[in-house]
Amino acid sequence: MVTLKEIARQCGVSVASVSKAINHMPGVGAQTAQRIRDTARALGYLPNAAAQALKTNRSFNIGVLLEDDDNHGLLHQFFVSVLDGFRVVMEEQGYDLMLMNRTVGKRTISYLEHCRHSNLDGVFVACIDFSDPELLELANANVPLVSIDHTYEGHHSVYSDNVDGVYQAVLYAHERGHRRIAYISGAPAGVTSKRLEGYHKALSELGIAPRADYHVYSRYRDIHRTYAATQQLLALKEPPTCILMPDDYASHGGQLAIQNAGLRVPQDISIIGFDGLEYFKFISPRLSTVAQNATAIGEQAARLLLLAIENRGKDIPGQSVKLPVMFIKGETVAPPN
Amino acid sequence: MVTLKEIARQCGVSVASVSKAINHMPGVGAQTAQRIRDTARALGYLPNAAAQALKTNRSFNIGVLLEDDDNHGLLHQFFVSVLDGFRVVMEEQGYDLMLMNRTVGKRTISYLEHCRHSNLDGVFVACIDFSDPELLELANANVPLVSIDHTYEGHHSVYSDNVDGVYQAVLYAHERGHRRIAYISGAPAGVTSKRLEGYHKALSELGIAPRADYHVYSRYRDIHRTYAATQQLLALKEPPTCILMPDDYASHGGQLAIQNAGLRVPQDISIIGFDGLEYFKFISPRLSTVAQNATAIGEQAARLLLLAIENRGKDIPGQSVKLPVMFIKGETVAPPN
DNA sequence: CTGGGAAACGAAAACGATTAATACCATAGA
DNA sequence: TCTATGGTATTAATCGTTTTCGTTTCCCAG
Repeated sequence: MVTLKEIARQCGVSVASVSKAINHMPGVGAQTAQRIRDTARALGYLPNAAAQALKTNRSFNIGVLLEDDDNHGLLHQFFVSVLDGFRVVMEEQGYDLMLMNRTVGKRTISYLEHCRHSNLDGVFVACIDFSDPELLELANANVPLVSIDHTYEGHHSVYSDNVDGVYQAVLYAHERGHRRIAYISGAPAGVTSKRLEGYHKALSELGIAPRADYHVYSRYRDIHRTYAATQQLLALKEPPTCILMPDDYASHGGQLAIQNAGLRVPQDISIIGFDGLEYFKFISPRLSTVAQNATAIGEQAARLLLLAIENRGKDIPGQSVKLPVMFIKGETVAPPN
Repeated sequence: MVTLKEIARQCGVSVASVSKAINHMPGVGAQTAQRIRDTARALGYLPNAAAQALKTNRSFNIGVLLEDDDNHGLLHQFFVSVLDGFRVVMEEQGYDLMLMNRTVGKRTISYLEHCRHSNLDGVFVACIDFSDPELLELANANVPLVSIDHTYEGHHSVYSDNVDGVYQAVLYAHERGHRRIAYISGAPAGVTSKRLEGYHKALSELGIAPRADYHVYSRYRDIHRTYAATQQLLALKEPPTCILMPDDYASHGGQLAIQNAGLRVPQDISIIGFDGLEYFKFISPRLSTVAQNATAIGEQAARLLLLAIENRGKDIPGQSVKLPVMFIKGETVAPPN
């Protein structure tokens, strides 16, 4: 392994000068610096990340917390897309992404411990139970952090405009003639309240009285629960003609329930998703849905995290960025019969 | 930050003893060791990963190379599932996963350089252009490495039984009455030859003469090219009655082409995918496909990589593990009309 | 020619851990 | 009583960088 010492030897200068030359720091003559850099390049010198991290307390590593209840955050397509956007920006700035776990040397540790252990420069939090005490601990430590769909006091965060998303969806359903519009929401946490707000806002503007029996809970990305919730709605004396699903993926459960009830989408029941997952563009009927700009969310999160890292220590107020959504008409909303 | 030195001070022993006690090494008395470990725990001591890595040349970090041509490996569902299986096993052993990129400190570097820079203990290679010179360079260095769907000389690898997968698919199509069975394969590299082998093996056993015009190339996961390839097949004077698609995702393109030709799946044309992506279970008609056991592949890869890390330096021959696939009947194969 | 100051360079101390070599000190055997 | 033995503990070197601070060199003004 080529080290500073080796370069120093070959150039007949001190290790200190080599370090300065390579990092373009003042304190070393221009031509000497050039000579040093040339031989460094010639020898294929690469700084040792561990040594640098040890000395500078900067690892250029970002921790990624991407888990859901089933510990399968990687399989959640929306968040993987977000992560991909995040990754691109971070990589441009020379950061590496680390999938955080809770095992270090075969012992289970907390997220915060992992952070300290690995000298992480920052943490990206998405698709997780935000009220996890370990996460709160992490957020209360002074680790630069950015989160999606949730704000931690004093940290940056990125959201889609959830209110507007559901609002637009309801408006569209109404425009197509629907009056009995139900909402199967995700668990009562995180973005759910915002989405519900959009739902009620639209109903109220349209002069439709909200019905308690038209709002039932499922879970995000939960096909089984959404299946059951849809059944419940269909069993009502006066069933809805249009159902807003928790998200695109969960809507598979809804569609299944509708099919199994002998009904068709959208002729008998209209449905609307949320997320705008790519593959839904290719299955027919194309899902009407509220598309989030996953890539943009990830990129924005990255920029915010870079900012937080930059200003580490200084007491910068956390900012929350809201990104627009786009309603996609699709083919699963038809006039009620 | 609490360090060994701090613990040593509090216990009135030397740093060396603390290190030994914490790592359960001989050379320190049982009761002293216990006392040291107790105060370490009390102080919330965590070893500094950078210092350890610097001293021991072991980072407990694994590099993950998950990219396709579009630099979007994370979005490839099959490989993300593989990665998830891989991750679970690795985490159990206390390893962290790092998404490898080619930017370090704003300068672009090669995979191998990144490896050295970050002291990676091993590398996981999947979903990538295996002939990339940088990858070859990496494989020729003595970095422990495991790959999916491709074998690098001297390294471990994991495959699905690709021959058998396509073989079974063709057999099933034949059993349902098909005789004109076409194959749209992925690019002529990697697993493609094995899959083609299965295709030809089945045809030959069934006494069906292979037709050159029934085998066309597309790309894996490429909806557009698969759309075009399907069109090409449908335009034949004697079009096939059943088409094997490069993979599940690409099959969307095939379905679209079939629809746009005014035909129906499976009444007019039968199709079969490859991969067994989860979400296809929920769209109707349910895709007939060859399911790979993604999780098992990832787990197996992890075990092999651990083995390679264990035996680093020793000249262990690379082993290649083949995992069984399962044909899923689905609903997209019907008797030809 | 000298004194002063800036620029170039080097020595050395960290960062936090691991580990070989060594010192210490009982106890046991001769 | 002296020496070997074995277990505990410490000393010190080291991993590869960064960074402070002191020293040297050199140039130019006085």
